[in-house]
Amino acid sequence: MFTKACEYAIRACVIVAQNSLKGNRVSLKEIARAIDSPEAFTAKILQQLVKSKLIYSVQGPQGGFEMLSSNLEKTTLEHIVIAIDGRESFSACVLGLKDCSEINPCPAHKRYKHIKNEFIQMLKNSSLLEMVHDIEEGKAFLKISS
Amino acid sequence: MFTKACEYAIRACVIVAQNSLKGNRVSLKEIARAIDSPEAFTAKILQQLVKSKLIYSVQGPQGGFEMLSSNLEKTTLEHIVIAIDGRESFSACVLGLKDCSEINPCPAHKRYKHIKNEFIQMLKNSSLLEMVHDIEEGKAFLKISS
DNA sequence: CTTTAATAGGATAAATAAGTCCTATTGCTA
DNA sequence: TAGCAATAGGACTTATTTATCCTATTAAAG
Repeated sequence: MFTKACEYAIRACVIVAQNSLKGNRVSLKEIARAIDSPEAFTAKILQQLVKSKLIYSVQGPQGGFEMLSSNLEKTTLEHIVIAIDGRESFSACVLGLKDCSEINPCPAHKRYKHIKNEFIQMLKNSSLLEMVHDIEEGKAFLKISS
Repeated sequence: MFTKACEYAIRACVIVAQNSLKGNRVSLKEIARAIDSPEAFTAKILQQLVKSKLIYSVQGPQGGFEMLSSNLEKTTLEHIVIAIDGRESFSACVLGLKDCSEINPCPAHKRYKHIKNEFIQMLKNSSLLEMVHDIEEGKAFLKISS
């Protein structure tokens, strides 16, 4: 589905969002610990997210990552996935055919079409704000609940 | 979604199924040409499909691959995907969390759940027979329609 | 029974994804 | 303004996936 990098990216964004909502900036170290990911690799992914302007970074002591609270609602899974895996990752033909389309459908096309559409809608509709709310309310978790 | 190997596997199965329905055995060369895949790599994948008993092979001159016509309806995308990519490939957490579950859901869980279920149902319900029929009726294609 | 056309399978290579390491840069703080 | 705590970024390593090559095995057909 998603690459490992993208999974980490989504999880990292949730942590940054959650902290930004509380007015806190989070460091790479804190993020990596919170989402249980390798620090150096996570650093690369955060760089990409910064370049894509989904989050921003502050260097130096007391630095770290944050996002504007006003962006929590606008930023969705779709934005993150496009930034890391690219748009093709979820719009491509399920059988890998270059020229699969409505006119030239692959044998799985008609069966997969509505699922792909729902998936894309899910990505568009899942904002960081909602996901953070779910975590705050104990309805979702990024690690073992404890 | 699927690995390249799995995409080739599905496409290869469709070709084998289509020919078996007509009482023809198909060679590796024919399959690779029909699905536009690298021959040697496709050979490996066909070996896996044979080991999984989704198709069977005959060595020697006039040899090749085929399946029992009676299996066309039973054999679904699910069987092929499990044989090549494994069951986890479509049952795992979308955010890559080891312990994501109903009780300990990830922030995307509830949004993704019904899509995953539909996807799994689609895999279960898509038989080779139906896909071959679609091709025979000109409703689906594995290559550019021409 | 030899030749030959096919698949089986092991070893290897190439490409990509995942992950690490080290140095540069930035900017706060004493 | 020196020191330090943080991110930025380039170079590298490792793991996995994708792909190729070569030899063995099988079985039909002359």
